[in-house]
Amino acid sequence: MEVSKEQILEEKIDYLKTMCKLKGMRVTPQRIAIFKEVAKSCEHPDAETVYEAVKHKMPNVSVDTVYRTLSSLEEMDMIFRVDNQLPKARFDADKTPHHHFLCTQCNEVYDIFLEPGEEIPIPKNADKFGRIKDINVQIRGICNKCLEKNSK
Amino acid sequence: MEVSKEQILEEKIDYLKTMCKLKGMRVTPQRIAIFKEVAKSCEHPDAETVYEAVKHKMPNVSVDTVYRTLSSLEEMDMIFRVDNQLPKARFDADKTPHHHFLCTQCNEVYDIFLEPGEEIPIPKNADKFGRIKDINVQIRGICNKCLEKNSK
DNA sequence: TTTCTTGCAAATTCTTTGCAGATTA
DNA sequence: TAATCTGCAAAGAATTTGCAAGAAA
Repeated sequence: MEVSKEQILEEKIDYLKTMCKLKGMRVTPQRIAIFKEVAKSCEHPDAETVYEAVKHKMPNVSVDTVYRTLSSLEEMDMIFRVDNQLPKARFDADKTPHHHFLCTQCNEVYDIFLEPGEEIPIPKNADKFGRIKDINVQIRGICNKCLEKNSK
Repeated sequence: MEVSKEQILEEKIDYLKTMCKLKGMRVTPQRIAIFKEVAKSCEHPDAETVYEAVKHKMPNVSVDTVYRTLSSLEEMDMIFRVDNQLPKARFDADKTPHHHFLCTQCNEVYDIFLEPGEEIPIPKNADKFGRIKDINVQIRGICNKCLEKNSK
């Protein structure tokens, strides 16, 4: 039993509508159209690409609505950023293998050092795409400091 | 036999000098000072923080030198960005577990789907820092398209 | 001396914000 | 009706660039 891409997309949009209602957010044509663009693309589009695509169907949308909507869709976990979690670039000179915990609330970065013998394997399919330089694991979540702050 | 942090830092700076010479880049006091700041910090500083720190020792440095130097240090693999590999935010609505190959040359993003049974384990120490929401694995490298382009 | 780098200033790019009118529940 | 959302325009933040003087090889 085959399920078409259109059907899957419609299901996703239904889910979006449900989630909007659940969170007290309005279901607006802009929100649907913007989500649709991200959901049907495999290209990890940026804000401007989404804007251009949506404009075809909806010539009056504005860039700022796209930015605002992408942010709210992200907040409700309907989409996420491939990269650029942090508002500005942050640098690290520590070349020993370690990974990072990123707090999505306060943007703090914590180093995660692996225990002896522990190792993050590189996905088998990764080298299909080119020559690998390094692997970077980001764990996203809410840090203890923010959790405590929120509970008050 | 203990090795002090200062000794390690000095070794790193020696390595930087060697690398500069190797790549035909000048060893300038700004470059040393900027690298030193990133190398000695555990805070994953942003460009402005580095700038402020360097300004204490070197009141005439400019922000743009810091930006330029951070980029060149990154290019020579002396430092790296914790996040913000891509010049602008890119979005993904695919919630099935998959990871990304980021080409550091053309900024293209490729989806890496895991094979059946394959799984990226969450580092044991990760939940020390807070409540985990998701894990995001970035494989950085040069994609096939760029490799081919470069070989010509 | 030759090439690379810096500081200055200005520009660019990406993203966010204030507000009034329009839209949704 | 009451709250949210949009489009417009303008602002804001982060980062980049052109250029002439300065510094390194």
